[in-house]
Amino acid sequence: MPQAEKISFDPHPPVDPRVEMLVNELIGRVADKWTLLVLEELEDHGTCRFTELARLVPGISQKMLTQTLRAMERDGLVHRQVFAVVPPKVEYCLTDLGRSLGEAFCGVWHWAEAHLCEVEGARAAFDARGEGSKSSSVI
Amino acid sequence: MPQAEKISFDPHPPVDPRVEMLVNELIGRVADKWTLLVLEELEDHGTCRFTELARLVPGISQKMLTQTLRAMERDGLVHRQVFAVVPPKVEYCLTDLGRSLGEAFCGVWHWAEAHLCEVEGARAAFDARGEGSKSSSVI
DNA sequence: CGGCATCCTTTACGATACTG
DNA sequence: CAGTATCGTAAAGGATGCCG
Repeated sequence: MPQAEKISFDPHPPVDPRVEMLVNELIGRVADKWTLLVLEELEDHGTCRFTELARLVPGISQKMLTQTLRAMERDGLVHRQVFAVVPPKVEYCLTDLGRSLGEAFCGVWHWAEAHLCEVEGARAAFDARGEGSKSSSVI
Repeated sequence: MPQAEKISFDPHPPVDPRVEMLVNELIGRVADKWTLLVLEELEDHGTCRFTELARLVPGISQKMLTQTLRAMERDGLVHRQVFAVVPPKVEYCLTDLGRSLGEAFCGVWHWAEAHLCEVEGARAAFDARGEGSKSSSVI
């Protein structure tokens, strides 16, 4: 077991399959590549209307925005408030759960900051050789 | 600015676009849903052969496994060692970078463990109402 | 054994048009 | 304004077969 530092428990042998599934679902959801961006904007701007979010998140389509927000709402990450006014008005904001998820991803964020150069270097080195041919270390 | 707690620096206003791109790429990569599983198995078992991994990761196809391992190798997350023997033999193991990425995802992992019930509850509540109709809190 | 190439099915996604 | 519905394209992914 390579790592045994100060973290209380590493879920390696005894891992609840429901947790594992949720982690993968979560990652998968966040990986639709829009969720994280929406989360960020809602973190930064607090409460936002639909069109506001569509404008804040660069290239998102309204279809994807709706889909993303629905999924996030279903998971309890965002709160959706509908005002029954004549021009429709819907506001979205993060729940506590949503904010805590954002914090949970800080580890990944910081990893990316810290190891950006290493990853770029590894990619350059990989691409430099014939990546389609006999790569890696051959013995 | 809604949050200003105890975290040293939140990359919100001054965020390197390369970092942001890497985070999304990273999430996107991990979200292919296989990377995390492969990472786990390599963490648990150390060095593995190709077929071994294919057996360890439940429903993965060899195509996806190859693709996943190539991408991870390119990013410097795994080390690929080819033995030029008569029945071909290829061994994969995590690099330090790969192990550190696994640790970075511990935050998400722990979040999933801690908030599993909340998410399941939120989903049940969402599904209970007509999720296709007038949902959420209407004012 | 490890993997690449091909085919084929499924899915994701964007664009467009329409509704309350 | 904030969606829903339909369509068409594009990409992901599984199955199969061949090669080193």
